[in-house]
Amino acid sequence: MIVANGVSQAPSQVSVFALDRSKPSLQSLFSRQPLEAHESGEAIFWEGDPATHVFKVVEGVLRIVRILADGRRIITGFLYPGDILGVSQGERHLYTAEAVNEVKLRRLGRSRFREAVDESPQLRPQFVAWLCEEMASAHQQMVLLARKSAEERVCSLLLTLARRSKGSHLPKPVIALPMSRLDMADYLGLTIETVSRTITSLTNRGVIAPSSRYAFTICQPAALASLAGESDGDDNRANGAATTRQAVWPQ
Amino acid sequence: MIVANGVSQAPSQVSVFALDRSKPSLQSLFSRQPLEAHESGEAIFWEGDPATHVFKVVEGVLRIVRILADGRRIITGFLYPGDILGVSQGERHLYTAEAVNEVKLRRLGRSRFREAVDESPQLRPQFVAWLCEEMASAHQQMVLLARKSAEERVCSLLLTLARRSKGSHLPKPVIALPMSRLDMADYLGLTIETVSRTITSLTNRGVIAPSSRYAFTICQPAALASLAGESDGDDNRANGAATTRQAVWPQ
DNA sequence: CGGTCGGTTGAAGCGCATCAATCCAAGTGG
DNA sequence: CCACTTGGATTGATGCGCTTCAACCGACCG
Repeated sequence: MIVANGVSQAPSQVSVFALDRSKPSLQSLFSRQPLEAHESGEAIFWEGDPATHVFKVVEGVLRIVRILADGRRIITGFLYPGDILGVSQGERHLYTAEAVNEVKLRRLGRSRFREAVDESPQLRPQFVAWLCEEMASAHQQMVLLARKSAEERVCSLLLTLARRSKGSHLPKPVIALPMSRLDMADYLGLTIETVSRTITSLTNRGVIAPSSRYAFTICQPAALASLAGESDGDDNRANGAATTRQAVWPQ
Repeated sequence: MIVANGVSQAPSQVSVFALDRSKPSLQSLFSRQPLEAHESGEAIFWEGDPATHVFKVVEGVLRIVRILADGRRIITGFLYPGDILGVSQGERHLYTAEAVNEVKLRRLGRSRFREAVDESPQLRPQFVAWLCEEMASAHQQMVLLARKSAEERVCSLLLTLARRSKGSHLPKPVIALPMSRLDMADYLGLTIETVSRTITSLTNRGVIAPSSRYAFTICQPAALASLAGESDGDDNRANGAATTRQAVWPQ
């Protein structure tokens, strides 16, 4: 949690900007806001609630949940520290946001957020870039849901989690699952049983090794990557130029 | 779109604005650009191509295609007249864009588009709003792909197409499918056979009636809506206030 | 301890995919 | 104008992957 602060100088008329004469970022917009905690399972807001605030995740993990009329549950995404939440356009939230873990976040009035971003030439491109990244990962998820097998889906998720925690540990990639099997299933469009079976299968084949129920060592990163079926993988430098434009397919 | 303006003040240095002293909109950015035509099936750009331009669809329909290494095909979305295309953040396009129909569009250099939007206080919120809508429909599609049955998927698509063409004809909703069965299948995460079977089943039950292979009359809009499994339907005024917190979706 | 909750494992069934044949409309060449 | 072709759509038969239902396990907790 790098919330450099110190503070003293009198706030300008746009008080949000008080802090960031140094390096304005989407993050710093929130740095003056009080930290609020939500315990595991708690909802930050519900689908249909008036969208009054924008949130920044400081610590913990959130899930974005949608529920169909008959109870089918879908998790459209997870949010990690540094992510921003609640920037939908309409009057109301289109989804429910719940704490997977114990979560700490800061909130900012939506219009204040908007204005602040809109008025800052530094922030605007950051914001657009962030939206585009969200869009890209949404597309990626559509690919997964539309055409990937159960095993590919699970491997893709593990790989994503591995990539996320990469940077910290280099040698033996150990990944920690923040979420339950049910969350994984609802994110991957599967059932808990299928997720469980797939994980044991991967374990039996030596691709991964469970440290605990919520932590795995990736024994064969390359295998995991190829099982994820993304034609890139742990390293996508390998194919770079070699890839032609269209995929070949025999069959 | 409430773009109150009027304005007269001399245009800035950015030439793109030459035309739109009246009411600047994302649309008008392109109005000076030449019209270019692409025939059915032709690619506008490929996944991996350098992202040099932004496009506006003037006429026809585009499909956004991604292909997995082994040939599995996914259509993550369709683009209709008025839609904008190619605003990804990275250096390269993340997907292929192909003409479903004969298509007419206008292009604009990416950096020029960016600058124009970034410099215009009227355009910025429009652009963000557009991105958010895209995001919302992507989420909607994830719900469909993750948890809906084949029949629900097909009905959802038909309903979306019906809503799109609504406004023109009021009494008997006749919808025209611009795309082939294969495109439908790859958009819905199904096979052509399943799509075909579902359509004949809906026909046999009198929910829809095919005018031709690419046009249907919706005989029972309410039934179609409920089969789409979205807890709202063709008319969501019916449940309007009755709806609890859940439900309600934009698109 | 008994109880509960999340996860695993097993057995049976179903929905959709797969394989394959046929159909239909539009286009082509004789 | 009519055989022939061609590509997409339909229809049928079969099989598989995942879901469903159900039992069991293991950890945590009162």
